[in-house]
Amino acid sequence: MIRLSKKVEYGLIAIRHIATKPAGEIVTAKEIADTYGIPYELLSKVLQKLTKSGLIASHQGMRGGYALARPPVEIPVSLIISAIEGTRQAIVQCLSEGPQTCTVFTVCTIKSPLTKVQANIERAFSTMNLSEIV
Amino acid sequence: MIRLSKKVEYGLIAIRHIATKPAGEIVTAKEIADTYGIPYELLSKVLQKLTKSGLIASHQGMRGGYALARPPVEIPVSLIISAIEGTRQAIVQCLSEGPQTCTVFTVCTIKSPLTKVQANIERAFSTMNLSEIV
DNA sequence: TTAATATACGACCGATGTAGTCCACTTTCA
DNA sequence: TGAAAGTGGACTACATCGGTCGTATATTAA
Repeated sequence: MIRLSKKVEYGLIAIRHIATKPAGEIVTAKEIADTYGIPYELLSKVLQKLTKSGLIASHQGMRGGYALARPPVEIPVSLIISAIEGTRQAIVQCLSEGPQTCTVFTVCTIKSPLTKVQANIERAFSTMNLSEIV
Repeated sequence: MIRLSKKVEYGLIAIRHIATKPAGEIVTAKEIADTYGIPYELLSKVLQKLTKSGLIASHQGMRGGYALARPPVEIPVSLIISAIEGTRQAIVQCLSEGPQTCTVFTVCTIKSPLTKVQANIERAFSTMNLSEIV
């Protein structure tokens, strides 16, 4: 019906893994990849995106790795998702991209009802934070 | 973040269009396609799927077309979506396809929290029926 | 200072899914 | 009987996804 990407799935698993460690402890991408059998390079990219959006902090070089950049309570699941999947914010094109790309925008009759559904889904993701999935 | 396909979008527009007509009135795919600028052949396929799942009834031959097969109140949006997108019922693979295809199934730590989100989304779609989007 | 270990990042590939098109067929009614 | 309608399979173009590869850069321990 509606699906989160593997990247998001890996991202959630990874950031949850980091969150289970004592605060400040650094975890390597390799450790996470090995633990869950996730392709290392792919996971790295995901972690880099999470880093860029400030959810986790990276430490380069030997004995480097990743740690949370804020307490778990301040990391809503919605942020994790949007950090990884930049675009695709809405369940239908018109809600996120508007008349430029949606071919039926002006005559579309389902925008307003879907806005409600959209809000519902967003609430589902934004009210749940990292501390609740640890 | 999460997106419905164009087919679903067209299906919602179409079935809503049918629902606005007096009960029992027959609407052709062409009329719908022309009204909303939707590719005719694509819309046809979508309507065929809605027919097969018993949400609308088709009438072949000249002066044929489509009409609702039940009152709008008995057509939840969730049924429209699953009729068109048969597969992909869950936000993550493991929730719909299980250990056969999910590579991290046994070690995945996010299944149970996501089940809650999943239920939330399903409720959003299943509690809204066609009569509410007309 | 150097080797090892780690992240950063762009290029690339194959599989899959999506949107759309084309065409032949069947059904029905005027 | 012919026009108008749905049925349905094959096909294409394109985007996205999942994954891989190679290289550069940063850090630290020896």
